[in-house]
Amino acid sequence: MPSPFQSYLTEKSGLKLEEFELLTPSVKTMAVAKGKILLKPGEVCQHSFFVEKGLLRSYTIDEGGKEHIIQFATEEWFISDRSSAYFNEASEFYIEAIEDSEVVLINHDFMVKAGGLNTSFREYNERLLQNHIRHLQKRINLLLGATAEKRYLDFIQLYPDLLLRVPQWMIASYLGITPESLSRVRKELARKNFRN
Amino acid sequence: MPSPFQSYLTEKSGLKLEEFELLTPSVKTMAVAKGKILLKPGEVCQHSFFVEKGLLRSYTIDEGGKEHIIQFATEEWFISDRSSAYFNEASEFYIEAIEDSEVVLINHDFMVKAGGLNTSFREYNERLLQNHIRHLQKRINLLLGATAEKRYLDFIQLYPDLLLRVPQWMIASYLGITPESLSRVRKELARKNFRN
DNA sequence: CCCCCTTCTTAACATACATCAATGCACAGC
DNA sequence: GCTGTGCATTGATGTATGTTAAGAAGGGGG
Repeated sequence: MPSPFQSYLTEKSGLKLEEFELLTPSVKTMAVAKGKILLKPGEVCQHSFFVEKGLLRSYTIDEGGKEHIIQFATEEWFISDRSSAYFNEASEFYIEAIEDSEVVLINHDFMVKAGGLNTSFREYNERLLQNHIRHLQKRINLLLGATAEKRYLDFIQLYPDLLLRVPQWMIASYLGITPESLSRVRKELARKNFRN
Repeated sequence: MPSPFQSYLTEKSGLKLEEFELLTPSVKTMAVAKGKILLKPGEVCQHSFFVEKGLLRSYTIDEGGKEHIIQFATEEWFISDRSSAYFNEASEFYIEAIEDSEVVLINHDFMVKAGGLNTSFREYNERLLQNHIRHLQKRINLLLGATAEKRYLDFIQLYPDLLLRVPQWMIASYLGITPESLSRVRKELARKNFRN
C-alpha cells in the first residue's frame, strides 16, 4: 500500500512507482509528538520534512527572546531550512511539531538520486523552489505595505484551515504582531461585520 | 571580446565558451536610459535582466499609491519577476532603470537551451534560486523583528555601494519606512557615533 | 474534582513610526 | 544669474501597534 508521501510524489512529480522503490532506502517515516523539536539553530539541516499527518512550524527567536514564525506545514506540505541544507550552513531556526504528527524525512541523497532518475522530478523540484519564492515575495510585500488587519485577512484567505488548528498567538507571531494586537484586530473586524 | 555577461557566466556557471556561442541568438544587449521602465504590472515578464552597467530596481505600488522597493540590481546582478516569468502570470511589479544602464535580456529559450547543454549550468541556476530564497527569508526576518534602525544598519552592511548611488527615499522604501523616518534614524546614528 | 497552566481578552499607558507642513539646498534648464 | 523641481531635513502632531497587568474561560493531569 503506497504511503501518502509516495502517492503525493508520484502524482505531483511524475516519479514512477518502480523508481520510488529504488529510493525507499533514503526515506524514513517517523512519528513525532506535539512539542518535539526536529531542528535547532546551530545545527545543519539534514532533511526536508514532508508532513503526512499533523502540523509543524518553523520559527526563529530574536535577540530580544521573541519568536517569529516563518512557516506552518500541514498535511502534504514540505518544511525545512532550505538554505541550511543546501549551503551546509548552521540553521537559524527551529522546526517543531505543533500537533502529534507523522513526517517523512527526506535527505540529500534522496534528492540527488530522484533527480538522476527522472527529468520531471527535477522540474517538479524547480517548481517548488519557484513557488516558494513567490510565496516569500508576497509576504514581504504585505509586511512592507499592509496593516495588521489586512495581513490577517490575507492569512484567513490563504490558510482557512490553519485558523482552526493553530493557537492565535502563533498566528500573531506569523503576522508579525503581538497576540494582544491580533485580539484587537479581531474584535474590530467582528464589530464591522455586525454593523454592516 | 567576451561581454561582461559572458565572462560572468563562464566563470560562475561553468558554461564553456563554445557553448555560449550557441546561445548568442537568445541573448540581446540593450542600453536603457535612466527612468526607462522595462516591466509593468499586468505584463508577463519575458526576460531576466543581467546588469552589465548601471543600476535597476524593482518595486510595487500599493492601493494607497505608495511604492515599495523589492530589489536593487547593480553590475553583475540579475533582476526579474521570477514568478511571473516562470508561471506565466501577470507581473505585480515594475522594473526600472535608476541610472543609464546596459542590460542583457535573457529569455526562457536561453534558460532551456543552456540547461540542456550543461549540467553545471542547471546546478548554477539552482544555486541562484536557493540563494534568492535565503535572501528573502532574511529580509522577512528583519521585517518581523527589527527596528528601522537595525534594518538600516543591516542594509549598510549588505550594500555599502548602493548607499552612495541610490537616493535616500528609495532606501527608505526598501526598508519599509518613510524618507522622514530614515532621516531621523540617520541623525540619531550620527549623534551616537559622535558621542562615543 | 480540583488545580494549574495556557490561551484569549480587555484596559491604561508607552513608543515607534507616519503624516503634514515648512524650510533649505543643490542642480538643471533657460 | 534666476528659477523651478526634486531631495533631504526638521518640527508638531496623529495613529497603529507594543507593553504591562489583570482577569476570565477552557482543558489536562494528579
